[in-house]
Amino acid sequence: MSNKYDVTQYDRPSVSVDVLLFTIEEGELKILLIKRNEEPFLGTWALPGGFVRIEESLDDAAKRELFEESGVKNIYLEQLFTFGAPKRDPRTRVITVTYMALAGKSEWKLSSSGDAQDAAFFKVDGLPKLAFDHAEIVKYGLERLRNKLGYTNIVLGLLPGAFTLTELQKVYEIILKTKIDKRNFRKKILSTGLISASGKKLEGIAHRPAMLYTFKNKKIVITD
Amino acid sequence: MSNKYDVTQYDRPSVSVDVLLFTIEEGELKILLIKRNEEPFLGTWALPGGFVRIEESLDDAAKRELFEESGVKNIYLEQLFTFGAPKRDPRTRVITVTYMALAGKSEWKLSSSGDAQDAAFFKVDGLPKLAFDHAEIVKYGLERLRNKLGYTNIVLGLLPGAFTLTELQKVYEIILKTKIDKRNFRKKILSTGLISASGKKLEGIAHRPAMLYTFKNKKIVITD
DNA sequence: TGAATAGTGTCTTTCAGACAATATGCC
DNA sequence: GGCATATTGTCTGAAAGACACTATTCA
Repeated sequence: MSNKYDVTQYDRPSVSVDVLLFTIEEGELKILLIKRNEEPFLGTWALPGGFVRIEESLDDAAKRELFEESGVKNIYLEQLFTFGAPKRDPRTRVITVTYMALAGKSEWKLSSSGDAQDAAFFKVDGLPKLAFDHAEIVKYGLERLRNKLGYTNIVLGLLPGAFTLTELQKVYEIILKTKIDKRNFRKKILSTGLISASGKKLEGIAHRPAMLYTFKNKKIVITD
Repeated sequence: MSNKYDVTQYDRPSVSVDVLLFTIEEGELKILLIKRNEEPFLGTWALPGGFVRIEESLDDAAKRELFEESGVKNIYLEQLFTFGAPKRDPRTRVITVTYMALAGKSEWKLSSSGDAQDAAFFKVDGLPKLAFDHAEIVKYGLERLRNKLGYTNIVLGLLPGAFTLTELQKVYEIILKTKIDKRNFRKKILSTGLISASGKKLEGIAHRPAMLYTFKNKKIVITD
């Protein structure tokens, strides 16, 4: 802290949180967007978010905003980066702390919010024009997600409790936008020891049923 | 952004930046600390930092504070993480955006600041008690530095323009706290293509002089 | 020629990546 | 049996890690 600074002397910026909620739906990586119903950027799609209250932590603010706007609770949440260019919000100085959240398919149902606001999931490829610097935030978050896929078990945030190896592989392929060799993928993923066979198999399908696996660790292990 | 929020309605937090300036001196990894000369934590060592001005970007604030408190300019600077626990500052709500900076030995001279404040470099092992949550910030930054050493050329921020392979290896050993095999290290570092022999050698030493190397890329390449 | 540090090569193991045939369950 | 997907192993090349001797400069 600088020495001669009087906390009350200067204008203070506003601080917001914005959340990138990733999910996989219809074989696509998608994020949640909210259509703004006020200025600035009225009618433009934006990341869910809002101002940090004076008595709540940043993580709590992100959780609260996410819940208010999507009904999602208790999901993986990770701070990404803080964006603070002076003119990023035309109203006033707003510094935003961004977060990445991951949701499995069943964990959200939209319109649980009291507001009748528009909210929808969009494929990360082909997003509409976004408000503020949110496009930059999405780009940053995507990169982080792709990187973390390689050295963490972060993918568990996007999967149900039990899943087949083919489903797991598809998630990797969708996020990384690559084809992966099935044998090499299985060899590698099983050698990490992060998942284990549940002994149960898929049922009610017209072909050979796949083994269901679960993550040994129910929590995402942070190594970054 | 939430819909019904009036920007002026709630109290705003203060936003500060705190900077972790790493350097290597006397074979040790050290960071810059400033002794606080005001409350709270009067007389306690703390990271250099201060409040973000309403018209400056976060990066600019970090650069400014670093320069004011250490005289260091034009060095590598990277945003780390934003800490915002409600009670982390006993005065008022202060959210701090933290940065990591790297300086080679010759890039700083202390006491360039007008203030006659105490400032000194401390070994990262065996730091004094730190103000606020700065110990946590140091821990986080150290981890980031160690991780980045493995997959970036970040180490160039800590070295002079020309250096021997032994010096380079020592920096890795100091930061990672491990012994590295000399042959394997050279093989690996040369195979990355990041450095090249300058053709010059050390002079004025009483034994075989070492080749001096330089980084091909003068900028630290960010891949994270 | 002795002291001090620089510089160099081989072998082994591990991991990533290319590649195709067989197994199972249901209709 | 036919269909649809699940499951499995080998080979090759690259990189990591263990390991020890020779080379150069100056005093």
